[in-house]
Amino acid sequence: MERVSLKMIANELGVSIATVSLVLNGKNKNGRVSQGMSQKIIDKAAELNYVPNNFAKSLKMGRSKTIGLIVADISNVFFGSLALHIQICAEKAGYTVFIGNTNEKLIEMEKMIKLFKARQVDGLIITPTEGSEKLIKDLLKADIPFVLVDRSFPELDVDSVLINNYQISNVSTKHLLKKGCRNIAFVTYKQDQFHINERKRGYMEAMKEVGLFNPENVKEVRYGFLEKDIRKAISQIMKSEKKIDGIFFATNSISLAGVKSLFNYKIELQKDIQIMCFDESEAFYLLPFSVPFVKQPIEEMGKQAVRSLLSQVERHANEERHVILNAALINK
Amino acid sequence: MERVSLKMIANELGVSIATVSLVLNGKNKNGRVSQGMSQKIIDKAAELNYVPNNFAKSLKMGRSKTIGLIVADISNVFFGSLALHIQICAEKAGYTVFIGNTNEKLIEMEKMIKLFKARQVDGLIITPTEGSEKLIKDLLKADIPFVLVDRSFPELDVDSVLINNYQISNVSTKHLLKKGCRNIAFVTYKQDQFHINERKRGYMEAMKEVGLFNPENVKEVRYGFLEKDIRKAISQIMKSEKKIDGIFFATNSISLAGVKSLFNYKIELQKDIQIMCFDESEAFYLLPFSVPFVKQPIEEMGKQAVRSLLSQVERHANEERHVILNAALINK
DNA sequence: TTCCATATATTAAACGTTTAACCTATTATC
DNA sequence: GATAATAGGTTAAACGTTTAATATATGGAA
Repeated sequence: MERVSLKMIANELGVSIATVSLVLNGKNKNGRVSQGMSQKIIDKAAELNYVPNNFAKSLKMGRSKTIGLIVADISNVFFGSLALHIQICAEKAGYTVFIGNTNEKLIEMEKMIKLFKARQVDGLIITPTEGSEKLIKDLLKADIPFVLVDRSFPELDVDSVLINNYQISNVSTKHLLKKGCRNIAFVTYKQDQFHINERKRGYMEAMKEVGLFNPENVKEVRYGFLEKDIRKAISQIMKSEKKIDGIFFATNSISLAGVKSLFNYKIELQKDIQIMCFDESEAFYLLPFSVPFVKQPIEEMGKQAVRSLLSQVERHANEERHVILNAALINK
Repeated sequence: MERVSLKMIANELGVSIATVSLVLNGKNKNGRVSQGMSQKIIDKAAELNYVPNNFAKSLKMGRSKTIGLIVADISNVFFGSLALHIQICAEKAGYTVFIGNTNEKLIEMEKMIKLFKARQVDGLIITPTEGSEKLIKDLLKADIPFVLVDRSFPELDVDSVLINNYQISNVSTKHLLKKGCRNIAFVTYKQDQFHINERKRGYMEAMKEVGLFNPENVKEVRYGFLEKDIRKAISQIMKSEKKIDGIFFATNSISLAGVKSLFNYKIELQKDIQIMCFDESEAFYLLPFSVPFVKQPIEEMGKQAVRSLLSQVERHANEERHVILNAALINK
């Protein structure tokens, strides 16, 4: 079954390729093609089940109607949800999504950017890995439309869709304080990414404000050694001189590993120790007590990312370039 | 910054486009281009940072080096993991992955197939939705390389990567029996998909074998009304005339909702009632007791799917066309 | 009649590749 | 010295579009 081209339609109707192209692209505005012929072409295209050749189109037009999505790990629910909404949203606008994983590795991120550039995507949506400023700067120089999501680099002037990390962490910490906690630990990744640092800052400021901040209470774990480091961190927390009565986990993976690790101790969670998690997990619903957590507006993030990107790609009036969405503290 | 083409390289070196093309594609086998010129071309390409135009290439060659992945919902961990490994594997082979979600809807699946066909992907990896035989048949007719994964249609002769649903369910049920259960319920989706039916069959055969099968103990819930229907099913189970002492949940979503729902009753799980789940969930690790579950070899599934697809696309000797991988019963 | 507008289509170049077929100069063979 | 083989390229068509520029026929106005 041979592929149907404009040429075939043109031949069957005895007109030129150009005429067919004009009609099928709705570009016969000023009555360039007669009503009758227009209809004939449309009908014939339907009859032959014409599907445009996107390669030829893209080659000619220089636009591919594709976007590349680069996330850390698509098997992570957060990124999976983000990808879901981005795909749905992009499709509505006529764009198709390529997907790539970095596993939080700079070199993989670089590879993916290169790959997608070679694929001539019209734009990129990226959750940048730690230390990828240079890559992002290169992207800026290369004048490729892109938008960062979930994370960004404050010193770079790039389009981004983020949440109010500082504020929500601050509020969440205060929530623990309000519940009566006086000695709250903060468990985070050993890294240097703005969004994570902001979460820490939110916690620290809240603690300082009431004169209860203790640097000892900030525990850092390594991404590649999560389980092991968490065990150690929790152990330290449990042995703490001054009894810890609250723990704030800075990310979803840390939250899960942390809670899991806490089960090894005979304490009553949400009684002896209050916990606060970042991101939702279906796991929380299986626990015999309720876990307060920070819920990110993932669907909205995806939508805004696509919107922001397409406004660059299609040269709209450049909407808001730095979108900050509000996360919610869920406590039921 | 203008895009670098073969033409530019050719002009700079005063040779023809063809020569440059041959060299950069490693097709100057029989010494068609001299060593010296070859090197010059390679160097110049590097210097100008040449990136081939994939559209032109695909247009000419009729192959795009892309594959389309169609899953139900990329935010579901199972599909996310599958996608992760498929992407990694495909990339290694020089293919890039498009992603699409069906949300288990036939019409969305159709849309995605159409979309990816228009994108001229070289092949498709699909987890087909219920009732999509016709779409799959059309795909066969259209002679498009594809492979079904996770699910298939036994009456259609299509390439597929599945797990041993019947056998693992049979074994898992027997495991419950061995633990002393005598009246085991099976909770599944109200649908008609082969892989799910096979799970049911595995359970039924095991029960029949020991003369303990009771049709009343099979409960069906609707995909779109999971929470509600599960509550009802669990309620029925708890009210069962003859006390239920084991429950086998047929999918990961059902497992989670089921366990969650069970918490509303004052029974001791894994004591009063033994449970068995399909698919792993991080949530299980948060429970104070261990949950036995069926673990699917997702990475292997992804790898095999890509391998199988590419053997079609690249016309290798057609390896195994019906791959059945073994799931494992995890019980720690 | 001559000129102009209008309606309706066509022509042809261009996008950047790939590749079969062809060309030319040099060297080897008889 | 004639012929053939080889090395080292080049030419040109083709893939399927888009679109600016051009063509042609018809009818109306002057």
